[in-house]
Amino acid sequence: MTSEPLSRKRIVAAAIELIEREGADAVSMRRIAAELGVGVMSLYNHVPNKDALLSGVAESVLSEIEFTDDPAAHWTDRVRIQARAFRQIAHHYPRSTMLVVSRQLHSNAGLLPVERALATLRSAGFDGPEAVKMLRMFIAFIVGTLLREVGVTPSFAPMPATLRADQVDPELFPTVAELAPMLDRCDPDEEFDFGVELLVQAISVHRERAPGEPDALPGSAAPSPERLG
Amino acid sequence: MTSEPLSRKRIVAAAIELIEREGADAVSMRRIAAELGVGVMSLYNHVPNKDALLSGVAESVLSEIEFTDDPAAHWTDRVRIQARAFRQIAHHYPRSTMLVVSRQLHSNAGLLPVERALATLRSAGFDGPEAVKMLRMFIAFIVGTLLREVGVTPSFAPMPATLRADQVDPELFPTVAELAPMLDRCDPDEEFDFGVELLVQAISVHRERAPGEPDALPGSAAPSPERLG
DNA sequence: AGGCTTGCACGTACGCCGTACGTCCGTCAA
DNA sequence: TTGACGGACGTACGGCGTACGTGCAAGCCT
Repeated sequence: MTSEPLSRKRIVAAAIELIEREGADAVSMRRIAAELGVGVMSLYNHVPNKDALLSGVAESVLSEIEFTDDPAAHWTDRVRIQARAFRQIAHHYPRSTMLVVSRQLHSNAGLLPVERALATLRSAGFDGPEAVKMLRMFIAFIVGTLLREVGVTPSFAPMPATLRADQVDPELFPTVAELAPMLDRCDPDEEFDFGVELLVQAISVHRERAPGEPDALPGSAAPSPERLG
Repeated sequence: MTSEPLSRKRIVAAAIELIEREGADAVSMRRIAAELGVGVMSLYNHVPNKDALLSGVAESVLSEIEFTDDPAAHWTDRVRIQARAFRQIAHHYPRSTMLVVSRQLHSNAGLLPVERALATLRSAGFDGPEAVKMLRMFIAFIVGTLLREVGVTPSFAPMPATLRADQVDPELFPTVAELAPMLDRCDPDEEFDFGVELLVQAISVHRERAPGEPDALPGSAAPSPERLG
């Protein structure tokens, strides 16, 4: 009747499909078992508990990131490509992304992106501590942006529904009222790219204050503001 | 016996205290009721359901942000102060922060921070769409950073426990292995400030490409890289 | 004073949940 | 043939959110 013999992989796949179809709240051991045409407790022969299953989901999604890194390319382009690769899976598994981003992984599954990113930053001339700081900046930006795109993240982000022209009091919040039309619609692709460019540029400028290898971003011999550091 | 008469405010307060003491997972209607020395269903006289209660928690935490905005100050300083004010409540309610940041608020409770931030950016000379984009950048960075600080957010962030010297394979992840000591310890205060400075600087540079009012950041007459935009 | 409305505290009950534990059965080695 | 073993499964327990009904006390109108 049931052709394939049940396995951790099949269970995780079913979980992902369920999450994408009905949302993370719909996930329960009973539901997944039903989806697989299987008794609930059979799952526990392949997965120690629900938490581990969700970690499996996160790992699985994370491992689908396609890294086509070209070490010969300019580091700014490599950063751009890596950032977009990361975002791409978030679009492929929008509802699972929340899970990926809000779980503390206890395996090496998520280390490959880190490895690639750090290697890229090192090749750009940053020393160890700098590369780590830059990476953290990028991760924070990407995580924050993806959370907003995926539909989580609250009103100061803000939600289209509430401030649609009416509702918001122009006396209390004049600027919000004025900019309401811009706040409730936006082009996610453009905003993401804009953010990446902003960060890349900021990093370029920062890098040149304490030069590593002479790998300058074309055209940016910018003196930097004193406030930095 | 019970002096005060039960109210939405008391319930929310109890929820916050419980979250901070035992974590968000410990929150249940029964648990909160017990904490208040009250029957479970009594809560429903003041709160429509659990979800609304959690929204109340988010609103309450958000409303405690202290904004001491000085419109006379330089806009870069105003941005710094607002960012730190936001982060301060995250430190005061670390476990509730996850909730604040991962919920879609459906009230105007979170609009005041937005108002202040947008007003600041407008005063710095940005037009509407630019101010909105900058705000979104800052929110993404702050949310992403706070999630990491609060202890959520996964291995590519990465978690101290797993890659402590051993565990990580130097063949597969040479850079990670090399930088492991820097990856598992960091100074959150310094990193946050660093990120804010990086963004402020990036925004300053961006602003000067399409000048608004002559409100230049002291010492930054930086030509900007062509790649931007 | 008597009766009525209203609001709040509370108990019970239902249908979910995660999972500990015991049972049953097909397969394969000896 | 027999024994062990691994995986599928059922039952059961404690906890969850909450719909619904009950009872009590305070405020109102005559």
